[in-house]
Amino acid sequence: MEPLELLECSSSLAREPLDGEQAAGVARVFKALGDPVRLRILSIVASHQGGEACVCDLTAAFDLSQPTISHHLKVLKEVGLLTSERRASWVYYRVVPERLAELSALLSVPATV
Amino acid sequence: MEPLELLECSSSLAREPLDGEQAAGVARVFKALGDPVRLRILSIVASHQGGEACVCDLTAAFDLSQPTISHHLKVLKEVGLLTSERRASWVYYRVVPERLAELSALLSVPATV
DNA sequence: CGCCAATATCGATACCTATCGATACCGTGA
DNA sequence: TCACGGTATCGATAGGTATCGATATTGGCG
Repeated sequence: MEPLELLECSSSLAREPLDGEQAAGVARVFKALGDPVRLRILSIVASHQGGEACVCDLTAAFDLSQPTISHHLKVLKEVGLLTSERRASWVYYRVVPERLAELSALLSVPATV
Repeated sequence: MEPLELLECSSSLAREPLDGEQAAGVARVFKALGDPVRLRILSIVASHQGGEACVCDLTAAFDLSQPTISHHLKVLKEVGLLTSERRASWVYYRVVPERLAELSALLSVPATV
């Protein structure tokens, strides 16, 4: 739904000012991270056995309705932080490490210039 | 207003699931980054001559009212991403590199386990 | 073929927030 | 001390979103 590269090639926020379009793309991803439930979902999936978790694992981990968890999974998937795969009746989610790495690089500050 | 350490000592989201309190703290910071204007402010300040920019530099860079820029600066400051210093009539903002580094570390994925 | 369990979508609602104009605050210089 | 320019705060408003219950969808199984 969207190319994986948030910025063409540069890495850091401090390199040069983001233009409006770049900022809008990056902001979408950070906005997805800006919710405690989604952060916990991400960390549960990332640290889960085998690097994946099914929706039932996640609904069990929260005191929230199943539609709410499904909504958060959709948000994380839309910004490229998660992928999903259906196997039998269950849907398994995995993190996209390249996406996290992109964000990590964006925030890594080269020693104060 | 808040200790700088988002997590006690661990580094990565994938290490182990965040608890609710940790997630809430981290989410506040990512939420601040989840707005295109704030991302651009941050990148303008970070890449500005001398590592600092005054409010007048920022209001000039956007087609937004001065109170709106001031609001965004307050949000970034409240989550520890910016500091400010008044000199004469002007207020200068700087990024807090440690804060960016924390987030960067949080998102850095150890090779798929 | 029809039922059941797992997941996704829909519609409604209460809360949050980005934005503005108006105004208050605060150094500086006359 | 007063006026002025730079910045912050306030109050209002329009649009966004997290959450829910109800319902649709999908695949396995008897």
